[in-house]
Amino acid sequence: MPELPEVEVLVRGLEGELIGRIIRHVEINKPTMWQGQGPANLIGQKIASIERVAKLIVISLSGGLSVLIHLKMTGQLIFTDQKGAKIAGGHPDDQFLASQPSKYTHVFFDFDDGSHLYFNDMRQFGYVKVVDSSKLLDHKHIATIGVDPFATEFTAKYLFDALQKRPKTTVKQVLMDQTVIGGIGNIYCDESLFEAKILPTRKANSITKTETVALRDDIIKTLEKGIKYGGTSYKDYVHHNGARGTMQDHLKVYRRYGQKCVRCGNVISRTIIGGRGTHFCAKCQK
DNA sequence: TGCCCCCTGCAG
DNA sequence: CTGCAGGGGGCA
Repeated sequence: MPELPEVEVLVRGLEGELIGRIIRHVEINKPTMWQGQGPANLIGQKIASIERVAKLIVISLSGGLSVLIHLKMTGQLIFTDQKGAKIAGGHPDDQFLASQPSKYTHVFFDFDDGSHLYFNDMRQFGYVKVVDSSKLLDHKHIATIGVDPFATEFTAKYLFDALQKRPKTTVKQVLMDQTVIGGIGNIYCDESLFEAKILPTRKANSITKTETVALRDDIIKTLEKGIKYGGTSYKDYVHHNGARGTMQDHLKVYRRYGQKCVRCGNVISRTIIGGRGTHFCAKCQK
């Protein structure tokens, strides 16, 4: 589910809760979702930091280990102060799923003060992986990751060069390629291209320098907007406390096919690019 | 570079 | 029942 904004919001929320807590117990209900070193290595370790790398969550422990968590499509990380604690702001339908272990809770961490962190994942695409912090860069998802959209390296020139290098593919596929840019997924890709008035079906190397300048700015603006609204919560995405984001109420094209374009009134179209549903306005995107 | 797959659930 | 879903790895 989560793309950059969703992971960013989640990480910021968890940061305020997890730093300094000591892991007392780890329970794995679904061994296939746990990779790397065993859970015993985490006992007694203090949480030193938590950060986002593209769409990956990296929790670093004081003892030199890092816990990598990828939420893929339906992952959730839920923090609760106590067992049975009421979750604030959650959607009624998500209350049960988010507030306590369910059949979708595959891993949970207990901390020294009795608080907990649950990893839920309905579709089981995600994972928890424990690695040495010193070998973090060996993890393939980190080693091959492209620039972060919020990094100073993400310039119009960088984007233009990347687009030029891929004459055979579409602009959408380049934006979604995590080795080029880390963090853009299906929602924010379609939204950014709408803002930049560029059709997702365009060949990557047909995008002009002028268009690239606008596109780069619109990518950043769109991601910032997603963070501002707490991410997109269609069904599964929730914050660390179970609350839902509201970006789904502010999307202009994503999953709006058949509805009117907010910019020109034309009907929003849908097609498939790289196996992913793709939404655009055929009239005001060129 | 493109296709299939992982898995579960939901809407039409 | 079919198609689709915030991701991405493996395979020709």
